[in-house]
Amino acid sequence: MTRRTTPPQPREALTRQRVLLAAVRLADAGGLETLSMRRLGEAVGVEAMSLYNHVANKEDLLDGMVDLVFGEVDLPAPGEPWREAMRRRADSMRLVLSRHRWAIGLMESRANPGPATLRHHDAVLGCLRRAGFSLTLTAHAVSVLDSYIYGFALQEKTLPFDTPEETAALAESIAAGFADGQYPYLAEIATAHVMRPGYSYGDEFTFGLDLVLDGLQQAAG
Amino acid sequence: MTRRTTPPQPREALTRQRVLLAAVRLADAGGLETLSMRRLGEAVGVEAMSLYNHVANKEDLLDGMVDLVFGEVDLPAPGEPWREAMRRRADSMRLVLSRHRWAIGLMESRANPGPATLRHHDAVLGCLRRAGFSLTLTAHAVSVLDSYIYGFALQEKTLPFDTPEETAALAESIAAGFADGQYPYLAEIATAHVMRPGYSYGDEFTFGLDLVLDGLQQAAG
DNA sequence: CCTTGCGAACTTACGGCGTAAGTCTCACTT
DNA sequence: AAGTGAGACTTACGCCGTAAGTTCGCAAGG
Repeated sequence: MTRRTTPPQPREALTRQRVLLAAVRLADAGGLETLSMRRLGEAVGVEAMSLYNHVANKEDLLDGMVDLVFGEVDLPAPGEPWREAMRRRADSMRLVLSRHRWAIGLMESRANPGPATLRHHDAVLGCLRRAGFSLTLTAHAVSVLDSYIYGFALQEKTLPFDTPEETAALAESIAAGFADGQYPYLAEIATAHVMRPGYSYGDEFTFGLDLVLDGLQQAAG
Repeated sequence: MTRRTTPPQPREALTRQRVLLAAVRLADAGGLETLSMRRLGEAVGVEAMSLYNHVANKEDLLDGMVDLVFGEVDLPAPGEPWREAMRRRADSMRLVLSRHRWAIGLMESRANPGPATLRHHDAVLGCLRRAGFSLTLTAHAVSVLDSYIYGFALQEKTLPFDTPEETAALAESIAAGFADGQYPYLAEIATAHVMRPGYSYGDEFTFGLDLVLDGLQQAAG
């Protein structure tokens, strides 16, 4: 009787995928700065150096994490009208980036895009091209949409509050610090706008996205 | 005869300002990751620990650097029409961010804004308010403009090439890697658009900025 | 059955990091 | 002349990424 090729072992075999998933989980929980090779090793039950059997170095690890995150973003559906598709993608991207705040400075700027990243960009380009956008307009559209989405996420990222109550409380303390009349417009917007009940910075996203989509529709003729 | 209060000493007195300027110079030259307290000390002729007489810690150092950079950005001129002012500010910001690429992920997200930062934001808000923008529209406008500007800078930051020739060369090698027909739209835009002579990603900035400004003008009625 | 090869884990070590804690020097005040 | 305090320096700690070398156990070849 031949031996099974992969007999069940006490410890689950470590794979690149398992390493990447654990790294994302760690970064989600404590931010990028808490993600070290030693801690990651501990999380998967291995010494730090063993991780190098699955990733080339920390840069490669980050590349893989980013590709994993790109894989979470909704792609345009086959027959979907471009405007709906771009809106869904934008909302999905924002949701994904809020789950993985550490990824925000990374996704646009990794030098080695993975397969999920390439598939994502190809799908977005394809959606616009099939909707009749010229090559030039497609490039413009992707640039302005991505700039807006990433930029908004970047600003949202480190607002040091999550609930409207916290927002209002902070705005109040800021406004109080400006009581001397320097920065009158900052004081005004803090007291009369941000401190309004129900204010949420996230709601600003819709305004800008509609503005951009309207502009593109206009340009597409 | 009384002694001069500050006799000329062999070494120039170290000040917070001198430390910050040196730090910015270091980061400009080699990126944020080359900026360490030891190297910064060396640059100003002092041991690392002596820097802590002028900055509270590295976070405080970064805060100060960001405020210095904000101080380089053009403010709206007193009587300037809002659209011109916002365009000038956007262009100026982009220029400043290209001088200080390391600042891009930092400017929007520091928790402790300095005086130049506050003055900048107050001036932008004031320009729009005086142009008749409602409080709500002003908040929308600032959000969409800043998102676009920072997002664009973020994407531009790590394009691994600076000249059109390099761009075209890279696009070509990428397109060659896609010869198998995966990612057809990426291949198309790389070969037929990016590789066109004279292409420069920076030129995309104008399109999106005009689109956003047009949309705001519309909304302002 | 034994050997051998090999991949995946482990161990050790190095140079660099931010910074806590303590010390020395010296110009200025009193 | 003595005292003070700021600004420099020294030492040390616990992290970090990773180069280099070692151990171990399975699987295939003789």
